[in-house]
Amino acid sequence: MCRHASRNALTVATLKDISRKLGLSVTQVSRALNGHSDVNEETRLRVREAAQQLNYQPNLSARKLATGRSGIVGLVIPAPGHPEGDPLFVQMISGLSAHFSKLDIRFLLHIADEREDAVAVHRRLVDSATLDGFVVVEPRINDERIAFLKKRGIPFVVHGRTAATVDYPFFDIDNYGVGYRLTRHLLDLGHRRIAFLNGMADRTYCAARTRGHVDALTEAGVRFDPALHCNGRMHRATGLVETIRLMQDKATRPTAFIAGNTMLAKGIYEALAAQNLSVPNDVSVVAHDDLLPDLETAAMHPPLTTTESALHLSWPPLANLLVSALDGQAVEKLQIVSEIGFIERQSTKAV
Amino acid sequence: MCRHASRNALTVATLKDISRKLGLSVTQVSRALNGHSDVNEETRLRVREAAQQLNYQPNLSARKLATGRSGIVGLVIPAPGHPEGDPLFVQMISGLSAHFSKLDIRFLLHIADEREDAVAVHRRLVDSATLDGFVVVEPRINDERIAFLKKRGIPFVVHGRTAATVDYPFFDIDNYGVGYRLTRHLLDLGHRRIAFLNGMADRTYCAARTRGHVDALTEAGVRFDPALHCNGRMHRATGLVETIRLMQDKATRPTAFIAGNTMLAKGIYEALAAQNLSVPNDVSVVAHDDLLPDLETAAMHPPLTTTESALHLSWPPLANLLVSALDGQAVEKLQIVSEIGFIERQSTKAV
DNA sequence: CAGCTTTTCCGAAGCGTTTCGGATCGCATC
DNA sequence: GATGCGATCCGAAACGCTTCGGAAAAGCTG
Repeated sequence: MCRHASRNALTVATLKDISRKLGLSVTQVSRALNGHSDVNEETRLRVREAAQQLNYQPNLSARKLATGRSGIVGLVIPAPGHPEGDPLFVQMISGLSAHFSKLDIRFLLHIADEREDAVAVHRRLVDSATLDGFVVVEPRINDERIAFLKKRGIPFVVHGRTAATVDYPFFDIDNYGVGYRLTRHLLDLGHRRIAFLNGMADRTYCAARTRGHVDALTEAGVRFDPALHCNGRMHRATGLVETIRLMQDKATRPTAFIAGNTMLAKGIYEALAAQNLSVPNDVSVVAHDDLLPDLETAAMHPPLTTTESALHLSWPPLANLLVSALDGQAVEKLQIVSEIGFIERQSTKAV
Repeated sequence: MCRHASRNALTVATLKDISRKLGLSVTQVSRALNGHSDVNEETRLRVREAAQQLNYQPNLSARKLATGRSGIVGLVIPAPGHPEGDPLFVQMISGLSAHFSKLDIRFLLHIADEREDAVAVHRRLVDSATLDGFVVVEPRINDERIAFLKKRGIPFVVHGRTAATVDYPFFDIDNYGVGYRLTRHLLDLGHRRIAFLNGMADRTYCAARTRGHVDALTEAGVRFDPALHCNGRMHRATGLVETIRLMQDKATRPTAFIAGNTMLAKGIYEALAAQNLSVPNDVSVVAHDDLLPDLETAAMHPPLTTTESALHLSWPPLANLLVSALDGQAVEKLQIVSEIGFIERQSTKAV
C-alpha cells in the first residue's frame, strides 16, 4: 500500500511533487533543474536525483506558456507529387526527425493541403503557440514563407538560399559552382553546343546553377542559347523526353548534356541509347550527383562525370542550425555553404 | 498611427484582446467560441466576428494546461530500413499527416533512434504533455506499446490488431481471409505443394495470414509443410532468393507460390523467369495486393491473381478513429475491418 | 560593529485557457 | 408580492512552469 501517487507513476510528476518530497520551494527546484547559478551544488544533486526517481518530465505546455518556447519545430510541405514518393522526401523527413530527436527537440510534420496557402499554415502553427521554429525547404526566388517568418521574427533555417548573400540561417551547397564547373569542364573539352537540363525555374538552386553555367559560357566567349536550356521536374522521364526533343534536329543538336541530377542523367542515357548514340563518343554527359541511394554514378555505363555533394549530409547541420537560431545565435554564424566535389569519369570526351 | 497592437498583428491575439474589444468577460468569449449553450446567439456572432478579425488562434499550450488536450497526435517509428525508403513509408506519413491536418489536428512524427526503447519514447511524449494520442503501426503479437498505452489510458489507434478480437480501436483488413482465400484458390486448382512467402513472423498480419493458410490446408486434408513457409522482409530481393532456394530440389519443389505482397511476387516472377519456368504453366503464383502505386498487378506478365485491398485507403479512417477515440467514443464503435477483394487473372492454372 | 557583498533560498505574479459556482435580470407562476 | 426559473453573464481559481524582486544568513571590509 503506497499513498504516494508518484510511486505508481500512473499520474505525471510535477515540480510541486519534487519540491514537496524535498522540502524545497518549487522555484528552487525549477532553478536547480535548469542549471541556474544560485543553487547549492548539493541541493542540485538531490533535486536531480529526485526528478529521476519520480520520472519527472517537464510539462512543455506549461513551459511554453511561461517562456514562449514549446520545444517543437516543424516542417510544412505540400503532399509529395508522386504518391510513391521522392526518395528525397523519405530521406529528408527521417533525417530531420531523427536528428531533432537526438537534440531533444520535437519535430512536427505538416503535409499541407495544396489548396491552402503555405504562409497561412505557418501563421496558424505559430499563432496557436505550437511551434518554435521552422525548417524551410525548396525555397523560391521570392519566397513568401521566408518573408513572413522574417517579418514576424520567428526562428527558421533554410535548405538553400534565395540569393548569394542573405540575412537568415541556411545550409546550402555551392550551386553556382555546380553550374560553373560542369560547364567549364565541357568547354575545356571543346564543346560549344551544351544542353542544360535544369530543375524548376523558380527554385533558387536552379537559378544559381544557371548563373554559373552562363558565366562559364560567357568567359569562354560562347553565347548562351535558351533553346538548349530546359526547366522541369528532375525525373528520369524528363531527361528522356527532353533529350529526344533536343536531338531531333541534326543540324542544331547539342554535343554535350548537363543534367541537374542523376535521375535526369539516367533519362538522358536511355534516350541516347535508344537512338544508338554512344556516350561519350557521340555525346558527352555530365551531371550533379546528390549521392542518392540506389543511383551509383560510378556504376553507370559509362561511369558518369559529376560534381557531387551528399544530400543526406545536409539534414543534421540543418537541425543544428535551427536549434542554434532558437538559442539566439548571431545569423552570421548560422550560414553554411558546403563544398562540392568534382569527379571525372568516362562520360565525356573532347570534340 | 494605430495604438492597437492587435491591428498590426505582429503580436498574437488572445481571448483577453477579444473580450476587451467587445466589453465582455474572458469567460464568455471562451464559451462563445467553444459553442457552449449559455451564450446569446447574437453575442456569439459578435465574438466570432471579432475573433476572425483579430486573426485569433487559441493558444494550444494554454488549452492543454487547462484541459489536458494539446491537439497534437503522433506516430513513433524506427528509421526506415532502406534509406531510399519504403514506398509505404511515404504514403503512410503523408496520408496520415494530410488527413490529420484536415481534421485540424497536429501530427508529430518521431523517428526513433534504434537504440531507444519504443515504450520509453511514448512515455516521454506523453509525460511531457506533448501528445494527446498515438497511431500505432506494425503491431507485434505481444506489443509493449499497446500494453503501455492501454495501462496509462492514453488514446490510440492501431493499424492492424494483435488478435482477432481486442479491446482497443483499430483499422485492419481481413488478413485471415487473405491467407485463406489465396490458399483455397490454389487448392481448388489441385495444388498440394504450396509455398508461402510471408512477412516478418512477429507481425500480427502475417500471423493471421498464416492461420488462414493453415486452416484452408487442413480443411482440404493437406498437411502444412514448414519447409515451404518463409518469413522475411517483403521485398523483391527476398522473393528472388527464396524462390530460387525453394526450386532447387526438383523432387520437393512447390507447384504454386503465395506472396505476401506484390514486391515479393515480382521477385518470384523474376526468379522463375531466370530458371526458364513459365507462369502459370510450370508454376502458379498468387499474391496479396496492397495497390501500391507503380506496381500494377494487372500489367504484370502474366497478370497476377490477387486478393486486394488498397493500403492508401487506410490512413483517413485511421485518423478518424483516433479523433473519435480522443472524443471518448466507445471502443466497440472504433473497430473497422475492411473487406478484401479477390481478382482472378492469368497467373494460376490447374495441375 | 555598521555596512557591504555573496550565497542560497523563497513568495508571488504571470503566461492564456477552461470551468466551477455563483450573480443578475426579466418574466411567468402561484 | 414572494417565488422560481431560464437566459445570460462574470470573477476567481486552476493547470505547471518560469522569473522578478526580494529575504535571510553568512562572510568580509574598514
